[in-house]
Amino acid sequence: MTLAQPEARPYHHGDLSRALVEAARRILETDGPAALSLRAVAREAGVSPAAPYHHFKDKGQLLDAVAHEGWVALDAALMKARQDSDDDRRRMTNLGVAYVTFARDNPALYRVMYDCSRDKDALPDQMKEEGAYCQVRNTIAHAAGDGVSEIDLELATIAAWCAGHGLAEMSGFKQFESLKALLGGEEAFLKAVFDHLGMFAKFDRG
Amino acid sequence: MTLAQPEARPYHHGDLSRALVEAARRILETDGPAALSLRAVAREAGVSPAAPYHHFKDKGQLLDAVAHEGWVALDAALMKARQDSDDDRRRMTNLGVAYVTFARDNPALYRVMYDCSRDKDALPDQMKEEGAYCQVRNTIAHAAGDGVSEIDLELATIAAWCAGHGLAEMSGFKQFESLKALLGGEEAFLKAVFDHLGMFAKFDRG
DNA sequence: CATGTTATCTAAGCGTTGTTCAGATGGATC
DNA sequence: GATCCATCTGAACAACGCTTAGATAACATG
Repeated sequence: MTLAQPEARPYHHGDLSRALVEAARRILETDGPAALSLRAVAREAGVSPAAPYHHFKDKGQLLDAVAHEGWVALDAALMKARQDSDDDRRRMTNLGVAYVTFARDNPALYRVMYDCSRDKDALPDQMKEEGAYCQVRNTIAHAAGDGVSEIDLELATIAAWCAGHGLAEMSGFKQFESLKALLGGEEAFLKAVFDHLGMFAKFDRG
Repeated sequence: MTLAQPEARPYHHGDLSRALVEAARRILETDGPAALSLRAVAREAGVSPAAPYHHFKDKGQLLDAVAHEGWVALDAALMKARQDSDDDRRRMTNLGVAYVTFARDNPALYRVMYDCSRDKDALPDQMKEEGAYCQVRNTIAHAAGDGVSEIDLELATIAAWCAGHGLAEMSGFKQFESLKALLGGEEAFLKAVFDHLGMFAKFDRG
């Protein structure tokens, strides 16, 4: 993370677009999503409130850029989790745990990622080609073998993704704290829930 | 739905709290969550912008009231779905379909429900006692029989709930439209995804 | 019935937000 | 060196959440 904070103040501010996105992520991490106003971002970047409009059409477009960075980071996290495991079933669970962990570690960013995806015609790029979504599908495909149909594969991926997203959003609910403690921590809790989801039921049975 | 819209304008406006919540739901349904400002609610209810503050501490508390109505409505929807089915497994699927359908039919309200629950110490009442959450747990308990432990039951409920919530949030993504059409409609799509989730894997195997 | 108390509502205002626009600034091009 | 164009600023607008002071009407008490 190369923070280019208040290092003097250049003439025209070399690369504002990037500085703005970084400022946004900084605010997001420290003060939460509620504090993420365009003016605050401009303030953090050290420019006037109108400056961002020369780089982004509106606030939404800035958030889109932030969200995109989030998807890239999630991509990397899933890639790492997939490579760190050998067994098919464990790989699937690890993928799920990595997904939820990412959401838990970057809650505000995760929120922005989905808020931006909603009400858009297409899914974010990262869920289409070479992205996180495909990583999940490929993992499932590898585990399921050749006998699985294209439709079943797609459905299983969607099911797994929805389960992960649901758990990612809800695992922060404080009502679950006691259960987590009972199971021995966050990760044990996540694994237990994923185990009960039985994403592989379809293929285990058939 | 007894709308008490512009029927003259009383002296002190008989029951503003209720009128405000109804106005909020009306705005939510027609203009979406982005248009839901306190001032807009007051306008819709025909009172001054400051009037709501005599009934709700702040905007968040108004949304809490709206969210509460949402949970009650979801409760009823799940109750109906549970009674309309006899077989255990089908009952579980129907419950899931009813849940997601509710979210799809009231997307803005559903959003408010979860936005209000987040960052709160406790889950909403409706997820605790006699509420939707318990309906799911009871259904699972009935299907699983006596041999299931308390922890497994809780985990299975959480798993099912997360899957439902995830699908509820994502089933609106337009990227899935083609798959939905291929499967023959929204409900067929939902059932297919739930089938691939295999919520009962744990009990089917054991 | 007159009086005072209390709940409710309005009017006006503060600080903040997203966004626009006219004008200043300065790097790049001829 | 004059011109051009991207970039940035300052000021402004409407709308927002929220507060305060004061009006209004229901209610309770004498």
